[in-house]
Amino acid sequence: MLTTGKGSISLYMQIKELLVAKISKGEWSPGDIIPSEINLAQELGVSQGTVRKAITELVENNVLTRKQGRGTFVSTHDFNRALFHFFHITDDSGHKVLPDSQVLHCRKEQASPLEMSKLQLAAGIDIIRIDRVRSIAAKPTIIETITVAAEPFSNLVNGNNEDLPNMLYELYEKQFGVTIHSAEEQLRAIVASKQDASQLNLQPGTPLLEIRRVAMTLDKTPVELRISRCSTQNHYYQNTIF
Amino acid sequence: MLTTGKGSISLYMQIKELLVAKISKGEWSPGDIIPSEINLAQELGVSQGTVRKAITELVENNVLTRKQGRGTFVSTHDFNRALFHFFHITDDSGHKVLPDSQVLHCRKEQASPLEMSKLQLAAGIDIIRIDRVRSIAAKPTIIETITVAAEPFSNLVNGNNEDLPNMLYELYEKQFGVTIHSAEEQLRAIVASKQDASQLNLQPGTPLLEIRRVAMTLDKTPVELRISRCSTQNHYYQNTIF
DNA sequence: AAGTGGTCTAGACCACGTA
DNA sequence: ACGTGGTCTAGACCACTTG
Repeated sequence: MLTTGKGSISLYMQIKELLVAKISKGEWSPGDIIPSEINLAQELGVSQGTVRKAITELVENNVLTRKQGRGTFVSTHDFNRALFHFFHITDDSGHKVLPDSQVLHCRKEQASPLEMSKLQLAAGIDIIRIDRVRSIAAKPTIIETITVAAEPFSNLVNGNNEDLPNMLYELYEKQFGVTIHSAEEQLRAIVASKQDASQLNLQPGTPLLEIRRVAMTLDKTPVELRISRCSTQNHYYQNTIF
Repeated sequence: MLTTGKGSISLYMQIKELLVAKISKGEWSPGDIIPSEINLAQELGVSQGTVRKAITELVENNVLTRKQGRGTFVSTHDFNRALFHFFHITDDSGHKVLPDSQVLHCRKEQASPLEMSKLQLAAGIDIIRIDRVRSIAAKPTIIETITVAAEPFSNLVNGNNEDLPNMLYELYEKQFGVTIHSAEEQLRAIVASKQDASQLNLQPGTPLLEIRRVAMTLDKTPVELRISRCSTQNHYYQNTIF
């Protein structure tokens, strides 16, 4: 199970990997409580402090969540995580508000070359593409094009577009068992197309902030490509550097 | 010195604050070695593990740097930190290269309302304003306007503009004893002015990515306002979310 | 009252860098 | 050889939550 001695990596690192594997394999799901530190230590034949160090690093990594007096849980993709970690647009006074969403289309289609590359899709794999407008304080501010592989997400196209929730990562987690853990964003300044401009009540040619985000699971599998075009007339993208 | 008992915060937190205070006051400077964990523990009358926990969190926060076998040091603002933490522009293939800089102006001037607000300056305080063009692979890509308070930075305007180094945060640290620890960035899409467009060899009206950065010391004092206008024809701003 | 995570101690041994 | 940080142990007590 765990290896010790010269040349092998440290025990707490092995325990980290073991815990991550249990989550990746689905043995433990978001929201589940995991065994107590003492129980894990006994099972693994190490001291509580060693288990504790492994868990501490996974908590810092947003993989696990500790609740004093209750236990340690697999992190869920809830409102707070969406707002504080995965949403960076604020209004001019610096306030963050999660926008509403209105879905324009949601269809199964062929993957574009960009989608194939960003989502590491084999040729011929279909995708689901969602277009939506997001409004902040009732003002249309962001146009989004969201792409996921048709498998396992094909149920997204069934039912009314109105049924699609505002926070998709929670849906991916609860309905499809896919948990978004990290993302890479690429930002550019672009020119509003006629279509985007009319959706956002802007003049065509107005500059927009384009965000290309690839969202990934814990084991770095790319799951979703999201291209957002944001009006930065009254909002900006906020990033903090340490 | 350290307080224990009900209602008081934990020992390791008090030690963290104590270590941060020593750095903020300048008692320890970037690059200095701090006392060993064992020595600190003896001085403070706590166990090594408690000191270790305090130091560990400061290392995660980029305040201290551990070097096995040598000791623990106050972090410096070196090349790696500039490139990996404070520079987010990459070329289209995702490679990060720190750009060259060519200074256009460096003058002492009156603060604009924006500068006064972002740098929390009292009325009547002068500032140093630097304009420079930054090139990546010999291609002008970024126009920057950099503002710092005239005190203690007035020496920046003496001497030839060519003397100003590419990496200003290292200069602030070594020459003025001011260490940048964190920054807040606000990104918008704007339209290139005639002047910016000509500097960047672009058509006027081309969209640019504007980055307004306020850089701060460890105790959150704002030090520098930097407004960068970036061509995103062949580059983008890269951000990773966890 | 029992169980959980949170803090703290004291000490062992290892890996690394310097002299 | 010595001092440093890095890992690991065993156990104590505290703070919090639940039954």
